[in-house]
Amino acid sequence: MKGSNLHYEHSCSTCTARMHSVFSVIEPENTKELNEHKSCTTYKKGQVIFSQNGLPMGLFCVNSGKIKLSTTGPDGKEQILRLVKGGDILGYRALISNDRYHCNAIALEDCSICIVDKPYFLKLALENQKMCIAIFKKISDDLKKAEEHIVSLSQKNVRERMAEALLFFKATYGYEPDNQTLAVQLSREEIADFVGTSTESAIRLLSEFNNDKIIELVGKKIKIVNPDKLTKTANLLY
Amino acid sequence: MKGSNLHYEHSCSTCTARMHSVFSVIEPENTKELNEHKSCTTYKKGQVIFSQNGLPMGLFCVNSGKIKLSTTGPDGKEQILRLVKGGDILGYRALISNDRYHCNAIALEDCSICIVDKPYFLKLALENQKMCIAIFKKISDDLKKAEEHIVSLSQKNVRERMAEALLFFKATYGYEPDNQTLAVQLSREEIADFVGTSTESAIRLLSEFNNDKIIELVGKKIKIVNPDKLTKTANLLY
DNA sequence: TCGAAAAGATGAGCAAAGTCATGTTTTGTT
DNA sequence: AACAAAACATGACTTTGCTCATCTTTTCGA
Repeated sequence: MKGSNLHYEHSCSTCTARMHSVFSVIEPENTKELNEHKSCTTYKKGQVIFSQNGLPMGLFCVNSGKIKLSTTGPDGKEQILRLVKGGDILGYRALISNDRYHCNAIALEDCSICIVDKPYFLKLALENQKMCIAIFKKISDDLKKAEEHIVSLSQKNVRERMAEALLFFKATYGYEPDNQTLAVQLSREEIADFVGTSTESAIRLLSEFNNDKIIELVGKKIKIVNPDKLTKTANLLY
Repeated sequence: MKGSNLHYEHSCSTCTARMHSVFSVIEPENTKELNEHKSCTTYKKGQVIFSQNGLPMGLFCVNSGKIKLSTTGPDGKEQILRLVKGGDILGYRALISNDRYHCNAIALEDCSICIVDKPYFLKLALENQKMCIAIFKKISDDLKKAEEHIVSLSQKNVRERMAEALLFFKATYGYEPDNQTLAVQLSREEIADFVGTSTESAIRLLSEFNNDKIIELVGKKIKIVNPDKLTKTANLLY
């Protein structure tokens, strides 16, 4: 285990991540109260932010960094359920439905995250209508994505799902400044855990895509060199 | 197409389905307003209640009957995403997130359904905190179920998923008075569309379970005669 | 009540993708 | 710098489950 977490100060009024989150409905001049109900922490790559069956103490609000939400299946294999980035909120499902976490949140890279305490967040969510709608939208959106994932797992072959996954990584995290390289570093195993396949198959498919000049593997990085072909390979509905 | 829908009157104050729904937070004496903002319709088995890409005009509140929410995959195969029963609400995701429907709702048997108009429902959802929490819980619960479905599709074989599906049907719709027979009639194709397999595989597995004395096939009905063995076969996590 | 259509059942063959084994490269630590 | 461990890669083999074909039974509409 890497060193202990660093607590630090960070003002909500100037927070750019907040502007892109459900908290964007709060005007900068009204962030004082929010500021008093949160604390900030940094997490190193690989660190567990919360884990399955834990009780939520507050809402995580991601400042910067990328995070995976995953769960362990009956035979010990991991399944990645959601991918999270700066501006996203984390752990809201368990909090709102007064449940325990049903997945693990693990930092994919160094992160800085604020935690808003539970009673204050619930008060905000219920009293501020704009906030309430923003959270409804967020959770609705996650449900829609999950249901699309179901259709994909149920009806597509591994090759199509892999192509779809790469497009999903692009949609979630975007490109690096070169406008081609995916701005996430996932291991082959993690990609497999998202796609729902074996690590070997994931490796094989990626090197096939590489040979087919759809992508280019540059060390650990993945460049999408032929997005059109990738989209065709994904066999999308729309 | 079967005959046109029958509109009828039904009072919210005495509605037993309402008592089990998100509207249970409204006291019977305060249901007058709700009553004025809803209308009731019956649907015959097989009828479409709403369909993919449609715009929601209101919230469906199921009085009685069973409904499947499904979507059509890229190759035309159907995927059943959720199963709905009396007391459930329907179409809330699109309504709340101001989106179009992303699945079809089809009656599995004759249904009676109330429709609460959109502005009134949104007003209720945002102004009544108990109601707001109830809806959050409902949507959180659907998200949790969807994510469990993802893990299952991704990590289990068809046999395990079939066993899990039968347990899910039991959990959702319960048994008939004999305490053994599943209280839903789904075709083999529909079961396959839920499990994420081919119709032939679904048929084969059900008759295997039948031979193994786990279930008993009585006409179209499915009796669960050995729930313990079924649970073991499902290879559940918990 | 009859006939057509849909649903259910079963077998044979095949392909997709998983497992296992082994080797190479990269990474991180002392 | 050296070593161990993790990640990546590839081949051979096996299995699961899909497709296709055929047949029987049930359902439903005219």
